[in-house]
Amino acid sequence: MTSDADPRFLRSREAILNAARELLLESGPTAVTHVQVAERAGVGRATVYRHWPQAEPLLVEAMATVPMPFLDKPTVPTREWLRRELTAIARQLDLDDVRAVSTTLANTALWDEDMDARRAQFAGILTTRLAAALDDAQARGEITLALASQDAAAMTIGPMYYRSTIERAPADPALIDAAVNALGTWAAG
Amino acid sequence: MTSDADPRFLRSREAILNAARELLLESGPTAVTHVQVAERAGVGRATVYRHWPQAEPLLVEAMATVPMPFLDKPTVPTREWLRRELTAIARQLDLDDVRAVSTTLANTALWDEDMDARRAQFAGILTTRLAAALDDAQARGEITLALASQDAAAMTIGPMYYRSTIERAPADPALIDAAVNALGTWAAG
DNA sequence: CTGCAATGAGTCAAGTTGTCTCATAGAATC
DNA sequence: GATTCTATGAGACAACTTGACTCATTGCAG
Repeated sequence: MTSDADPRFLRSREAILNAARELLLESGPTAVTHVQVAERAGVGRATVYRHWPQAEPLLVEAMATVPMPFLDKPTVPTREWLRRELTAIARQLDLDDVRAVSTTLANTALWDEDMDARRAQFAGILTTRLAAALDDAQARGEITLALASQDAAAMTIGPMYYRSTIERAPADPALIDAAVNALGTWAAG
Repeated sequence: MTSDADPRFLRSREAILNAARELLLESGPTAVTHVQVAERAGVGRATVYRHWPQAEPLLVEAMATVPMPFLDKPTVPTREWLRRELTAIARQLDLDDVRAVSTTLANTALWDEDMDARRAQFAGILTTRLAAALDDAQARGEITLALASQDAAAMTIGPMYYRSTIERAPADPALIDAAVNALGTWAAG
């Protein structure tokens, strides 16, 4: 039997990951230590060390358990789809755990290679998905883009992210509409 | 003589703040400990404890020594002023220390009251300055705003901030133009 | 030159970290 | 149900860190 199929192993693993996620959410990334995780998870300290000898990869994995906002498969009309998706992202960013993970990712990625890889992957998915959806929309005549489609993610998600993490307020529908309209000229629907 | 005018006191204080800032920039907020700061500053460990009994207020003050991007006094035409200011902000955000301070502020503010106060102050200045400048511009007939002037900071600085901290790439002039144009309809200049 | 206050070096107890050992008990195999 | 394997919790342990304190030294102002 490989150890990673042992129910005891999996139970410990889940308890540890949950505890780490809760600690991150409640007290920040510095609270994710072997001792605190062990206490919260109701698991021996040695068990945490056995599963994750380093605290940092544990933090990385715990962060990965938080469902982050991504762009759903595009539908037509693209304008409505984008409005819906941005509204969903704004609502997600209003959740404490998503905000904690986002800002921790942006911050720790500056000094940690693993975190930076996660950041790059996350950013890349959003940028390419949105760019592809907008290129298609333009090919379909739905919009005349006012900027490179690769800039669309920054132009639309940027305001939601700034509103949530720097201004710490919810994004209003007017801000979302403004972001959607900033991408170019939408054909009259 | 009050202690805070003693040259020895001021020298130590400066050396400590510089060391803390360097450590933050090079290795992140967790590196700002009494021991590491003392070593880097070339002062005794006890001296650091005397100046800052807690490491966290030291981090806060060290971050305050990094010149953050703010909006300069508005000039006319407002559109050109804004383009210039956003270009300056984008360039600033490309500097490692500004990025480190920004993301550390956004992250630690989630769990630390002092940091949150700094974040709120910083965000408030940008939001109100830009809103005032745009309200004036609209009164002058330079622009017809497409959103509440309080949303302008998120709409313009947001994309630069996202580009710098999440996508980790420089902001191109096209993105800046798109952000400026997103605010409303500018009168033909 | 004198008095004062900040400093560096050092000591210390308490707490933390990472490693290891071993008896126990949960899980699969026969 | 008995047997075997292996993850686990508890605890011991040395190395290190933390925060507080002491004291001789040294830079500074009058």
